Parts: sequence; C-alpha cells; structure tokens
Amino acid sequence: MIAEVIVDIASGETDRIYDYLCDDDTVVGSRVRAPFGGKIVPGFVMRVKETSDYPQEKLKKILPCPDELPALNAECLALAEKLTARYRVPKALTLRLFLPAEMRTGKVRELTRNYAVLNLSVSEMKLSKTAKNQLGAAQYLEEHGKTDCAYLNTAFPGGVSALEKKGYVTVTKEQILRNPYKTIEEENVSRTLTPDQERAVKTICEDSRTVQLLHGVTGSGKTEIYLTLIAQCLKEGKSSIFLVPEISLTPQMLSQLRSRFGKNAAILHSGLSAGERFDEWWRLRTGEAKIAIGARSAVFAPMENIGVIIIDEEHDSSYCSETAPRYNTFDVALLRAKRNGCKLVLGSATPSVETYKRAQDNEFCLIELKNRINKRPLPEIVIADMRREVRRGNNGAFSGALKEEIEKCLADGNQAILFLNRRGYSQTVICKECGYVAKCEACDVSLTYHRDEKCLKCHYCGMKYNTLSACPDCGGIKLAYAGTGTQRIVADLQALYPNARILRMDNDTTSGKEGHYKILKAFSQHKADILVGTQMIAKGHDFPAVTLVGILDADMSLHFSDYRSGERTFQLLTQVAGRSGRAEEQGKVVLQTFDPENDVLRYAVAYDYKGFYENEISLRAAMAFPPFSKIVRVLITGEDDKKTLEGLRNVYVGLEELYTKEMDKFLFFNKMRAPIKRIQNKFRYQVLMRLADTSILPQIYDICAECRTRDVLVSVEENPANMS
DNA sequence: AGCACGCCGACT
DNA sequence: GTCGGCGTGCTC
Repeated sequence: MIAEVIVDIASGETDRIYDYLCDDDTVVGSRVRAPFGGKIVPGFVMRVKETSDYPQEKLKKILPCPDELPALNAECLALAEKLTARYRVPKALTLRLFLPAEMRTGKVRELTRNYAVLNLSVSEMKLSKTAKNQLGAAQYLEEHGKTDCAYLNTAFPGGVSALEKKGYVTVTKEQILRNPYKTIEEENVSRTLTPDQERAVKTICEDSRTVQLLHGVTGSGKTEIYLTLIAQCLKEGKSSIFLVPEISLTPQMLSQLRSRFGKNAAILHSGLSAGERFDEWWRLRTGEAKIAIGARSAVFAPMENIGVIIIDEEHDSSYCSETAPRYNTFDVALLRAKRNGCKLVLGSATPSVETYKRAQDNEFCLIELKNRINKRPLPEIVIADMRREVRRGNNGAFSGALKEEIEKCLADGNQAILFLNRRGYSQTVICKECGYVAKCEACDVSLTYHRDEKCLKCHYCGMKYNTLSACPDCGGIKLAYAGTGTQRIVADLQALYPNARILRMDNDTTSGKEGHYKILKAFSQHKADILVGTQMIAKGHDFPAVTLVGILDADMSLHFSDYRSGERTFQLLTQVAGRSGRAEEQGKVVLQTFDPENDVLRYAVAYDYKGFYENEISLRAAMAFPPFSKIVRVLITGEDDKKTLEGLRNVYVGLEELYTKEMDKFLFFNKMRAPIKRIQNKFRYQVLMRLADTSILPQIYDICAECRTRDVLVSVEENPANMS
C-alpha cells in the first residue's frame, strides 16, 4: 500500500504530499516517522492508496508510531484542510495545532510501570530454602494479586526477577497517567440555578441558531450556566469544549471545574508539565475525558461528538493567534460547532462590538442577564478631572479624590489596587491642561510618538506629523509624551504613605508566570495594602478585601492608536471596576482622566454597555472601521533590507493590480515601512488595506503566498490587534 | 527546514 | 593550487 504523507516541516518547499510504502493496516490521520532527505522526520498520513505515480524504486517505507489511535480523527483532518485553504499556510503548520507540542518532538514518553502477577500458586513452586526474597515476593503476590514491581523490588530485592526467570511470575508494562491535580480536593456543593440562569439555559437549548451570546453583567452567574450546559452534555454522553482566556486559568477556577466534573475534565494548559499535558490530551483523544478546558489552543481538542463549545470572555484579545496560522478562535469554533451540529455559546460582560452587532442583526441569539446573583450594587465609579488637578498645581500622579480614598481605605484596614495602563512602547501626546490628544486627520486615530524620528505617526495610514511644542487647542505647553511608570508611582506612593505596604506588579518585577502568581497570592493573603500594576491585574483573581480601585491614566488606553481603543477601554474599565468591593463592603473606583467628558468613560461610569455600543457602532459606521470594513495588513519581513524591500515591491505590484481592478472594494491602499522598522534583526515593511468587501481576501492571500521567498517572509493579518 | 552540490574569492 | 563562502535545488 501507499501512504500520502505530509512531513512535519514548516516550510513552503516541503508543503506537499510525499508517497511512501506502508503496511496494509495503516490508518489515515496517524502519525508516522518518514525517512526524508537522509533524516527521519515526523509526518502524518493524509490518505492511503493502491499505487503511486512516483518511480516505484525510489519509494521509501514509513516507520509507524506505536499509537493505539490515529492522532488526528476525521474531523481534525477536515478542519486542518479548511484552515490551510483559508490562511494559505503549510499543511504541517495547521496539523501541528491539533497535537500537544510534546507529541511532535517525542520528548515526553508515556509513563509506564511494571506490574507482576503470579502464574501459579506458591505451593506449586519449587523454591530454594535460602531464596527468602523470592518466597516473600511470591507470598505477597498471592495475597495481594497484581503488584507494582517497584514496591516488590524494594521489599524483596531481586525476588521478582528470579521468579520471572523461572516462569512463575509474569511482568507486564502498563501505561499510567500522570495526575496533575493531586493537591486539589473535591468539594461537592450542589447548586441550584436562579430563574434568570434557568431561563438562559432554556433559551440556549431551544434556539435554533448555532451561536448564542450571553451578555451578563459581572457577577450575573454566567459560569454556572456554562457548567450546567456542560453537565447536560455529559449526561447525554457528549463532549464539550470550554475556552477561557489564558489569564483566567487560575488555580481556583481549575479546582472548581475539577470538583464539579472530576476525571471527566481534561485541562490543556501551559502551566502543566509537558508530560501532564500529553496525558490530558490523550485522555480526551481516547474519550476517557469528555470536557476540554483551556485557552485558545484548546479549540483544537481531539474530541468527537461535541455537544457544546463555550467561549468565555468572548471579547478577550488572546483568542486571536499572533503566529501563523493567525486563526481566530471563534471562526474555528464555529466550523466545529457546525460540523458537530452543536451550540457555540459566547459569554461576556462587555462583548466585542463586532459580536454584539451580529447579535443585534439576529445572526446570533442574544441573551441578556441584567441582575447580579447577590443583588449587590456594582461599585461606584467617580471621575477625577486631572486637568483641574494640573491647574491647581498638582502635577503628581494622584488626584485629591484618589488620595482621600486611599487614606480612608488604609485607615479601615482594607486593600487598594492602583491600575496603570502603560501599554508597550506606544506613546500618545496629551495636553495636560485641556486633555487634547493628537489625532490623524485622515483616520481619527491617535498618533503615536516616535522618539527616533522625533515625529508623530498614524499607524493606519502611515502619515507623519511634526511634534507639538504647544497644544493647538488651548495653547498650553504642558504636553506629556510619555506616561508615568509603575516604579515612579510606587516611590511617590511610599513617600505619601510611609507605613503602607506596597506591592508592584509589572514585567520588571515578575519573572515568568510563577512571579505573577506569587505576587497575587501575597496580595490576596493581605500581605500588602496597595497593589500597583498594569492591566495584568485586571483579570482573574478575587481579592475580597479590596474596596478601592484607582485607575491612574484611563487616557492611555483611550487614546491608544487603535480603532478599538474605545472598546478596549470600556472593557478594561468594566473589568477593573469588578475588582472592587467583592465581599461585604461596597467598592469604590476612582477614574483619573484628562478627558472627563469622553463618551466611553461616561458610559463606563454608568455601566451602560448598550449606550456605549450604540455610540461606538455609529462611530465605526461613520469612519468605515470594522465591522463595516476589514483592515488587512500584509507584513513583509527579512534580514536583508534590499531583499525585503524587493519583496515589498513584489507584494505591492501584485496587490496594486488587484486594487486597480477592484477599486470599489478598497477603502484604503498603500505601502510603507512598519511602525517598528526592525525587530530581531528583521527589516519590516507593510502594505495596508481597508476593504469594504472581503470577497477579494482569498486573492490577497494568494498574491502574498506567491511573493514569499526563501529569505523574505510575507504574512497577512486581518484586523490586527497591534500595528507595530 | 536541512542538506548536498556547485561555482567564485583569499589563503597555507 | 585548495578551503570555504552561500545561491540553488531536492527530499517520496
């Protein structure tokens, strides 16, 4: 027989079918090891056939892998096919998505243990009287049955192997699974649904549409609805996929799921060891576990007969892949849901504008949860006008209102979180006296200050502007080109409150995931009074003693040069506000801004998502931003500047032809250097487009795929999250 | 992606 | 005269 094999090499050159001789029992979707160019490389069987067009004598034979089941089932293969066509990436790259990394590299071995069983009773054995260990082991086995050799070897050294040689005992190897949850205790709490939750579950089950959007305020009990749906599927013998943002995979959440579903739940999580991840994946593949829980990549869980797919915190940006293939979790989930004929449930307190629009258009079923479970009011948000502070001579980072609240909070022995929203290298220019922000005339997007060129740039059209020495609106000269760092905030804070215990959390103070977790744990144990950090503290953890949240520079996020900055800010503020006043006491949020009249802030303060949405969607429509258009960025990178530039030229010429032919489908089309000219020794250029009609996307992908060469990479990004 | 083969510059 | 640069082509 002949196997059509895709070799697991991420390159365009090798991205085709190679024929190999194989055994008759070779199964489609199974992993193989293929002799390829003098080496043995991993590969996947895509098809099995009788004959090959390739010269018979040159065919090599594949070496099989000892998997009990093919790694990829029919659904995975079909899905991989679709993704390959959609994103024009080598097949090996899409196939990889479906396996845990440790399975490809083969570094993790299945954990095995040797077990001994007796073949005949002790009385039938002929044992030397001096062989006490043999007798001991045999007697133990007779009494206890099958036993771990490791134990017998320590109790009766050499006994088992001697018995085995005589044929009295048989030793077998068995695979055992690592258990990553040894420390988690099972708590059995029975929960009943509130009428609201029950209604939501009923609607989801009865609605005929595939996608259901659960829009519920913080604390409205969305999680319980998810768990009920999952439990229902489990009862029907169906499997489920539960996706959460990476940052939400906290120990608390995992233990909650573990206690609810026990061994039925498998968790795919980067925090697990390679071996554990492998075992969890395998439990899903064999059907032993029926619930896959994890971040973005868990949407590729190897399951069959899926009953429901859930995407929690649907708006979270971590659901978009940043590496090829740049898939969107929702798109993949939708493909799977359609194939399985199951529901795709999205949940969020602040749905993305794009998703909410589709719900408004009745494409998705919209379920609103307006009440909080405990009926407790949401924390009060007050706006502190920083322009007034500056005019009063307060150039510091804290407003009078915030200082007052901090003092109150400390006096009461409560905790406070101060939230600083510095985001990467991008800096906007803001007038500290009137709140003016420099924006692009053509794109209505905040400009980004580039220190190296001493100019302001629009990341959406590439337009350059001169830096400002005075505010064009009020003539003020207190222009800020950079925010204040967490370090400075902590120093100022310590000077103001010498007795307060302050923790800082940002990329400088924390090394790796462990570091974050340690700081958060220390804070939740009340080992500090104030936590200062960036948005990484906005999500996940519950801090019952926090009664005050200070947002120091809401503007930073508001004026970030992205068409989604308003949306992101609303989401962020809502989320941050949810950190305050979780337990007995009413929480308070102080929001500092140079732009108190801003619509987004006003809607956030009022917890008015609907109002925010209506406002935002009309802005998007007016400016023809997504969802009324699609922004496409083609990034051309390479180590050799000349060759990369040549690549840009090729891409541009190819796309220009399309542009002139289909001009009505384009709202914008231009080439330029990428905002960051060089990253990791690679020069960066881009072609930016805004499309009114996405029907030409496949052609764009085709043109870009053609321009890819050995040393120039061409990648296509749709509505990219950051334009650096 | 790797690796071999192949054709032009500075070296014991 | 060679050693070695990396451009080009191939891997069932």
